[in-house]
Amino acid sequence: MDEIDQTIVNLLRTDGRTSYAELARRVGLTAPSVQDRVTKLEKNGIITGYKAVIDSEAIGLGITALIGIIPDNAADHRDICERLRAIPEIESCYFLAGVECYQLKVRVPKMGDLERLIHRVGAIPGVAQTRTTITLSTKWEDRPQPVPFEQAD
Amino acid sequence: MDEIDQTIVNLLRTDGRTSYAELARRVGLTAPSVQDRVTKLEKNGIITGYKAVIDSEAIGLGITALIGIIPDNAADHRDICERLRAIPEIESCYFLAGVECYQLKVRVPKMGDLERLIHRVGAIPGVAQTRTTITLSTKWEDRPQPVPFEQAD
DNA sequence: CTCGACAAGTGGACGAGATCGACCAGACCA
DNA sequence: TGGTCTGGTCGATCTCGTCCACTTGTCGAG
Repeated sequence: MDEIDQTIVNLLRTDGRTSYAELARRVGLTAPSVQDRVTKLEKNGIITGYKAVIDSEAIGLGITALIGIIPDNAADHRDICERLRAIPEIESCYFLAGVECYQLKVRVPKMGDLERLIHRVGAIPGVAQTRTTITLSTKWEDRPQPVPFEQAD
Repeated sequence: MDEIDQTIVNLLRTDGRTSYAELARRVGLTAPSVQDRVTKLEKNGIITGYKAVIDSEAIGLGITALIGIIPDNAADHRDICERLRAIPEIESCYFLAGVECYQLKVRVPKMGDLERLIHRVGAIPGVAQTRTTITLSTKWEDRPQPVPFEQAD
């Protein structure tokens, strides 16, 4: 993970479809060597995938909400996590240090869907209480911050 | 935005580097027509970009936290938003319906950086109070949920 | 010091993919 | 009926991806 790798990562983070040839021009190497580096970054788990970024509203997922989960004392976290994972509307799931030990980011088409989703989450064994906040607008999301510093491989 | 477009979007969402030729095979069209569709999806703002997914820990951003902001009555939201945007560590920023009217997702290398960041956010005019929660683990993040339904263009 | 092993790049060759223009078929409407 | 528009195919061409052989520099062992 040297400076060139960092540049490659930053470029691919900003535009995941940049060709190897273009990356090569940017970092001053040839395409095969860049490809070699990218392959290594993928194998080492630094680059874990590539995604098209979609406008949620444009595909009918107009409502974004954050759901906090307060567990009861008997909560089996493995089970909770598994059941949460089975719900496709939950796009992100964080395990937190606090009273609300999970926070979910969910997207649904309509308010009715959100209500059903909240009931579904609330019905999971070990979930004592949920707290839902609607997002009025997303100012920005998943903005890539540059690789901060030299990092061991 | 017909069924074929939905398939294309779902495929690119899962692997943003899928070639036009491969997409064409999957949806049963030729490469040029798929390319045409993708270009239109980009122009219509449905596909807004492509990103490599990076393991934050692997690049030295080992700490993820959620920061809620409670504003005071005189808060100028345009100004707050602008100042927040200038802070690179804030990867996502949601405007919420609730007492905490913003929630930030931030990533930093070390605890000291988080402390400095909290102070920086707390010092923004119009910010009455912040509430920070550390994430112990990210169960998953930005999992693409399939396009739900036929949607007008 | 020299040798061999290894990591990282280069250059060339070849097949696959991207891209462009020309052309075609069906839908819609005056 | 005929014109136009949309969305597709086909074929040509150029770029890109990918593989392989070769080179260079580094480092440790003998």
